[in-house]
Amino acid sequence: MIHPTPRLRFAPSPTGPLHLGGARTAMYNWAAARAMGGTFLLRIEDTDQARSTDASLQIILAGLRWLGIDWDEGPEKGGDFGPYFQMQRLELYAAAAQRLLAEGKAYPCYCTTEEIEAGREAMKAEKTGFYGYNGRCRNLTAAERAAFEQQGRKANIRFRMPEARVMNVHDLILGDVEVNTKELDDWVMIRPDGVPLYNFACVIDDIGMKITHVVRGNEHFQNGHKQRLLFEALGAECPLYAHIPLILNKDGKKLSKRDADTNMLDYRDKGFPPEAVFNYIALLGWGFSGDRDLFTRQEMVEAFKIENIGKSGSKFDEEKLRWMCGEYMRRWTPAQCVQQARPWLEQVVPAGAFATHGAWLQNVIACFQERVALYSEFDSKIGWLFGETVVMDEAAQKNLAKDPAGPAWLRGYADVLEGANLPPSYPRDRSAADRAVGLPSKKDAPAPACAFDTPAQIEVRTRAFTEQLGIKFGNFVHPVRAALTGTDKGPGLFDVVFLLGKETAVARLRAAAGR
RNA sequence: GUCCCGGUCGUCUAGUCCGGCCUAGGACCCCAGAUUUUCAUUCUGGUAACACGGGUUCGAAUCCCGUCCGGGAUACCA
Repeated sequence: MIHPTPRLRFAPSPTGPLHLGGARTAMYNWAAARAMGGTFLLRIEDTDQARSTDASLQIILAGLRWLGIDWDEGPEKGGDFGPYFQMQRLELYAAAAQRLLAEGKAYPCYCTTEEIEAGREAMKAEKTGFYGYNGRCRNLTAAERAAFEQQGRKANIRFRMPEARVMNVHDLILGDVEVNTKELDDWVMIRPDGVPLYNFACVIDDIGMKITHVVRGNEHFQNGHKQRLLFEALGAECPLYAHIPLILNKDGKKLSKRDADTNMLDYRDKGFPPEAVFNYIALLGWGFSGDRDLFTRQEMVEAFKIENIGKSGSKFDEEKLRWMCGEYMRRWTPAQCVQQARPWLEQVVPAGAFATHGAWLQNVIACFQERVALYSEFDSKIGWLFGETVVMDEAAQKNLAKDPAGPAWLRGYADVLEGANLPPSYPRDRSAADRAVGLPSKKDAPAPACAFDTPAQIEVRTRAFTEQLGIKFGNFVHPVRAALTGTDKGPGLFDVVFLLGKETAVARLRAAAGR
């Protein structure tokens, strides 16, 4: 090993957003670097000037940051092996090309696009099975070159591939594969304008940046062969390659940048917890262990081995992703949830409430953590806590009308609650109650010391009331929940009463009872 | 066309390298049940796979060959 420190890179081209496949490639490189105690760097392959944009670059960087993938060298970081943008490395490519030209390992090609295409068609017609560049300029004499130059033709620089050489390439994932160079044509290294093409710039940079391991999509497998030959021509040792299988869309096709919903930032904007997305993507082609699906970034790093990446493609399953989001959502503390969900919560929570009613909001959110998967789903479920009046949905209206005695129950219950020692209602200060009682209430939890009635105490009063009424609790609870929340879903009834507080609970019960 | 890679429940996968512990394990989804004041959570149970055909072997998901299917590459994109 000539390079003692493992160095891995993610080399996106800023021609579109960071999509799922790119994120996973970045993640595997990152994890491998971290696992081996090496360096992870970002190199921007911006040689496609027509399609590269700074906006795309920013989106890619934001996507990586959102997933928690950090880099040691590259944009915004610098490093000793820069520049990290290929368009700033043009002289490096030119120098390498000159050297190869001088050594006869590359040659200028004067063919026009049309001529190349015609050559390809001719090879197709021959039905040899192979078609590519026909090598017309491979052995031009000095005089012929001069003649082309005289005509004003600009030259591409092509790499002179060895003819019909069988080489054995080793891939960390695919194993040993035999390839014959006759299947590969003389490829273009540099365009007439001096801008290099992928295969060339990639190798020059991998050498310059001392890359030791390359983990990339399987679509680059054949490119790898061309690149190995270039390393050889340059007298450099090539990195270890690992070609990972593609992520497929629902139709089993390669996931492309043009597929909708593949921009990482879309997941952020839709309220997905990044930790869950990270975890899910990691699982697309790699297994933590036979019996565990959930793991942290740190745990992944500790367990990660390039060799354990799978060989077959995988389809993206949004349902499992959602499930995983829910798993993570339940693990956060309520405070973390409030903070993470805040951009969405602000749709329904009055701005000042975050400062004045922090403890209360945490209790509200805590009651819904097991009922949502995304941060964006809280706001549509907690609106009933704020409005002056309750908006009844269809199920609630039905529950309200179910029993003719309902209004009487509600009135009576309102009286019970009025006489109880409930916490005050928002927007009054109720922090003492919310700090003392952590919701949602759990069966076997020890009774908290609280100056107000706890959900458990509210339950005692409530059950006593239904007994007094001589009705089943199960019948009583539905209209009450409807009156209080306007729906037939939600947290336990006593948590609901506690959260609502005295004034609001009483008012709503009386309003629903028609006074 | 040619070259290359892949193929375990519907999906993600463990097992494959070093055949027997695999009457193939886990997870998502789905179904049933339990708990329960609703929803959700949780718990229990269930349906469901070694692509196919030949070998080799006492024994194959695991090794070999063929077939089929899927994917990738074949650019002056990356």
